[in-house]
Formats: sequence, C-alpha cells, structure tokens
Amino acid sequence: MTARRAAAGGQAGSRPAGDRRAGGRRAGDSGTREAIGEAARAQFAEHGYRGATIRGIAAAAGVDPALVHHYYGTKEALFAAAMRLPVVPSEVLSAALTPAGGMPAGPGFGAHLVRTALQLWESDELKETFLGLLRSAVTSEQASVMLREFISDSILGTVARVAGLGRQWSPAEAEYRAAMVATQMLGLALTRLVLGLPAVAGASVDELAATVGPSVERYLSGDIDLPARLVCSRRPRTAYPRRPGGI
Amino acid sequence: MTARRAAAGGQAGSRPAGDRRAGGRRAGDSGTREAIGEAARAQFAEHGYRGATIRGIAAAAGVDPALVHHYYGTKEALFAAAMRLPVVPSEVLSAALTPAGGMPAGPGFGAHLVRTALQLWESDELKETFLGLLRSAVTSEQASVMLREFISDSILGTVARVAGLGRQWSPAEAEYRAAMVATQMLGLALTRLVLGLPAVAGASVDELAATVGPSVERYLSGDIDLPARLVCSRRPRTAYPRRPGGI
DNA sequence: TGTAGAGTTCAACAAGTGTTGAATTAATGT
DNA sequence: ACATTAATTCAACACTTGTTGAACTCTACA
Repeated sequence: MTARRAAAGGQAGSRPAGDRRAGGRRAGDSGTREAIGEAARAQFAEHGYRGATIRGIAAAAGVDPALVHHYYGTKEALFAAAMRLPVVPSEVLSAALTPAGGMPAGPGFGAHLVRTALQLWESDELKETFLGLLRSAVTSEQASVMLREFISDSILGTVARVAGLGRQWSPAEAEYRAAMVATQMLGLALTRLVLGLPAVAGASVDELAATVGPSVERYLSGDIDLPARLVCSRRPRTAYPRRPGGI
Repeated sequence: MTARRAAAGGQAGSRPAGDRRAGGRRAGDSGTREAIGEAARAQFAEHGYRGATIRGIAAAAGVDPALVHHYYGTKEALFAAAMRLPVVPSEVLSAALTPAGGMPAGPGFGAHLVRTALQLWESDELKETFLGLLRSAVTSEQASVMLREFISDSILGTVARVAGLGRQWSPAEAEYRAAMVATQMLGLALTRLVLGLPAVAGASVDELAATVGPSVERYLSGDIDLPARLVCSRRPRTAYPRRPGGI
C-alpha cells in the first residue's frame, strides 16, 4: 500500500506526503500512470496473466482499481502495455552479443551468449517482463502469441544475424539453428527462474555459461545434423505447420 | 457435455442411453469417479491449475459439480490425484532408456534419449499429466513443488543412474549433469508443446533427436566444464541455496 | 418388506473477479 | 471569479469461482 510514492519517484509531486483525502485531483502530473504500469509488470511477472488481478495491481500501486481502467482500458490492454519492452532489445542484444574485441562467432562465443543472457535477467526490469511473458504464455493465448513473436522476431533474428556473420546460411537454416538456441535458453530460464531446480538455481552465472555455452555454440556454428528439407532453402518460413499443444 | 459416457466406456452401465432424471442414484458402479479424474487431467493439461475450473471439469465429465467435491474433496486434492502418474515412470524410463542391444551410455545414446522423450509425450496420457504439471507449475506453488520433485526424483535420478553406469561420478556431479539434461529437455517441451515455436513444433521427432541428441549426450557423458565445487564431492545435495524467481 | 447407504442433483452462499458510472476535488486557463 | 478539465475515489453491477448441505432415487441386504 502506498508503494506508489516510492516507486514512481522523481516524476513530480510537490505536495506534502501523507495526504489521503477522499476523491479529487491530487497534483498536476503525478506519475500514477507509470506507477500502475510498473506494478502491473511486477504482478504479471509474479502471478502470470490470470493470477494477477486488477485490484492487486491497484493495491500495489497504492491506487483505486478504477484508476487502472481509467488509464489503460481493459486488463488485456494493460497487459499488452506492461509487456512492451522498455528498451528495444535488438540493439541491446546486438551490442551485448558482440564480445569486446570483434569476432562475434569465434570460440567461446556460446559461453559469452549464455553469460550475457543470464546476467541480463539476473536483476532488471527486463527480467520482470520476460518472467511475466513466460508465466502468462503458458495459459493465455494472447501472451503465448506475444512471447512467440518476441522470441521469433527480436531474439532469434538478432542472434541468427550476429552469429551468422561471414557464413552462408539459408534463412530456414538460420531460423532452425536459432530455434535450437531458444530451446536451450528457455529451458535454462524455466528451470532456474521459474521452477528453481536446485542444481540450476544454485549454480553461478559463470558455471552455467561454461557448461551450457558449448551446446549453444554448437547450435549456432557447429556441424549439426540439419533436417533434410532445410539444406536446399526452399524457404518454408513462418509456416506454422502444426501446434500439438492445442494452444 | 455428456462426454462421460464415451470417455469412461466399458466400466459398467446397462441402462438405456439418454436418461437424465433429476437426482437419485443411477447404477451400481458407474465409472464416474474415473471419468472425473480423466476430465480433470485433461482440463488441467489444457488450462493449468488456475485456469481449470471445477464446473468445467464436471461439465467435461457430464456430471454435477457437487459430485467432484463428493469424490475428491477439494480442488487441490483433485489436482494431486489427477497428476499422480498412472504408471510409475522410473521403470518405464529405465526400460525406454536402454537401447536395444545393451550399452546404455554409448554413442548415439543422447539422440535415443531425446527421441524416447519426444515419442513419449507425443500422444499419451503421460503427455496430459506432464503438460498439466508444466502449465500449473508456472503459477501454482503446489504444482511447482510437484513438478520439481517429479523431475528430481523420478526423471533425473533414473537418467543419471542409467547414464552413469560404469562411470565413477560423485552424486553431486551426477545431479548437475542430469539437471543440465533437464534444462535442455524442458526447453524442448516448452517450445514444442506449449509455445509452439514454428521451427521446433514443425520438426519431426527424428530431426530434433538428431540435432539435440549430441548436446544431451555431452551433458551426460561428455567432458564438460564442471563447477569447481563439485569435483571433490563434499555432497552439498538438495541444498536449495537460492530461488531467484520468488516462487 | 423395510432399511441403510451409495450415487446424484439442486439450490444456494460467500468471496473474488473485471468493469462502469457518478460524484468529488484540485489545478488551469480566461 | 468562473468554467473547464484532469485526477481520483466510491459504490455498485453482473459474473464466476470453490464449496456446502439438503434432498432425491436407486441398489443391496436383512
């Protein structure tokens, strides 16, 4: 309660603290909208789309539930707004993925990638967005689409582009290789952040990077056994051939 | 609606179809309890613990919601009962993990393991249990504990035991290696079954086994970079040192 | 035949959900 | 000083949720 004042610090508010009259406008430009957004991101990250409630978000922001609907219309819209990444991740990713001293796809690149990702979601608002997306995508159709697009467009595209520098990959092969990386990285996130498997959650970033890195590197630049249909690049891109989970 | 008759077929019921009087006992031993259990497993698999509702489960079983509470007491108890594996998986796993012709940890063992797992949850009641557990573990504390224990005890233990035949691993090292396998396999399940990433969901079992298999094999029998604290086996087992997700 | 008991349904309660509209207060522009 | 408008709260609606207790109907057994 009243966590809003602390959370939205530095935006405005020259009025004395502790005033809580009933109804009425408070100040010209309080950071309430942003406070609601941050509270929503935190709640979605912790409970997922279904588990997070408007009343809970409002309480965390120190605000009436009706204000949530006043600023963001519906719960879906609030979720979409809260899960919009604060920074466009492609540039951040490209910058983070290039190790100091050029040579993006050289040896040790996999470990560098894993370490970067682990550090990125170790403590940040990016972690909240990612966790909220992951927790919600498992049950909500909308969130599933959002996470899928987020992974496909932003993450996989960038990873494939950076890692494929100097190589001649068909788009289909690049997509497949990047998807394998996603497979490993999402499993790492799931077991470490969500499930809390002891051996994974208890390991350090460097340890995990050293162990998992070579697998990722193999997916990106190794001599893997590609599906036969991908070698001659007939580009079956974004074909969505099957969806076994019924999502 | 009235899917119960079809779902619980072959149990009993010698009365004419289409009767639906109000109240009262129907027959001596209808398979209602089992029908409710199956409906619950399906609903939990599709919507997760929070998303599945008692009324929905009852409707899927063609039964009054009160009957659900009559047989299984509360929703939590129903979930626990529905997620109890129909077959003890350790024996199934051990049998499935040993390729025809001995030599459990030889070359190609990783691909065999991946193929086995993919086929196992391709179409079965095991897939429903697993999906229900996975979908629920992301938001429900109880389900998270269940899935963690399920993975730690049943899966990881068996995998580590089978793969470590003839090797001298400390328990801590075996646990770490098996956890890395879980990392990869859970990521595969998440992207293929839940998220439906095109490149992963569209690939065949054999293709994925060929691509992912070597990674798993490396985790199990390869020369990986182990954390330094694991080499001298001071057994920090089940230590739960940290849980970043706040689960 | 009668009685105990299991199977089943009905109706409702209390709590929590997203959402809405009216009312209230303060800042701002004229 | 006055009207406008944005920010905020209150109170409620319509709905869904898990859960409960009473009632009803049939079978099984004495």
